[in-house]
Amino acid sequence: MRIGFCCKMMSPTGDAAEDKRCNVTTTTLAALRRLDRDGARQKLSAIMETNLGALRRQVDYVAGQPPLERALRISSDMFPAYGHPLGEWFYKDPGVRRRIADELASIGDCARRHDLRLSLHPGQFCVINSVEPATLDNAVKELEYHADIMRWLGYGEGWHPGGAHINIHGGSRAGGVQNFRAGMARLSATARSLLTVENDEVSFGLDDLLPLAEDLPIVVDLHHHWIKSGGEYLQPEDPRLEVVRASWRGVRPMAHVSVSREDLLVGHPADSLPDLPTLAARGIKPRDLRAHSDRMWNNAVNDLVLAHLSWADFEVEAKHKNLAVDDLARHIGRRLAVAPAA
DNA sequence: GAGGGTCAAGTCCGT
DNA sequence: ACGGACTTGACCCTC
Repeated sequence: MRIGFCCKMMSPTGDAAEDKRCNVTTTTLAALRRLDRDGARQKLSAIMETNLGALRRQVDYVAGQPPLERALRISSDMFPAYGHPLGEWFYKDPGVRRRIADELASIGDCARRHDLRLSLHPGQFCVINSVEPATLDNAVKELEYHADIMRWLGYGEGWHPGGAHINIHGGSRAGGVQNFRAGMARLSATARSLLTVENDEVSFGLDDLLPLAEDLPIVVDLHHHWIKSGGEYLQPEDPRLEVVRASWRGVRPMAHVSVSREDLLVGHPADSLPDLPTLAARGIKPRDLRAHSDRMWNNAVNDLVLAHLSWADFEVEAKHKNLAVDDLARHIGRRLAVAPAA
């Protein structure tokens, strides 16, 4: 079993220079537009080098963690403007491609050597079931960008190799499950074999995704489900999770966890699960409860994750990233020390 | 260096 | 009709 953090690292001591070395940077299209060819090349090249270095540090860090903590979501910001006319030309340059290929191959080797589980998560603009043709085109392009990264890392062959995946949400309600399948059909075999779909809070809840279990693996987000369902905590024995497990076809499932912000729940006991109806009655808006906490401050939620670790790995969506993963890992360590697994 | 405006993209919700 | 939230808040310009 594994838990991991998403995209970004925080130094425990607040070392700003260290944070900079370990994290990707990006630019804006507006800034690129203001530059001439040479300026844009220099900028994108510098960002590429920074980001390759940052990814290597993150992978090295995770590789040095205990086996429990060997999962990592890679930032989609690795190569800004990759699929956009303002940046596309840069990444087509053979020298640039060679540089990326060399570096990512070596990083991927390190990940495999240390049994890391890697993932990517395109942003909310990637809508594979959009009813808008231009939006759909963008989504396909965006997913192929992510697939290129996985290929370079050495995860381009087979069904979610090493548990690697590219995770998106169900998309728009208007598009529905049918458009989702149609969108998938436009992807390369690599992108299709890496794709997973995650329940969200508004458009596609867990129940809405179940029909897709035959098509691709489902990533369950406990917090999204809690919000969408009006306060239900999924239990490991929930029959729907049997469908989810089967959707992974032999690969260990990935799930997501997060908790509502600690500053919204000041004084809430750390040992009991936040109760959504009670909080709502107190005037706290579900919309605000969606926001993620800094740390894994709630022991009851941590216990729930521990229970679900029987069948799934977890990505921790918390603002303090690796520090929140450390919280959860310590919690799990304490529990297992008291009651060792059979 | 700090502060404030800006930043590619889609969709849904609350007002 | 429009701003805000989602999310990975960070970049970029001006002072």
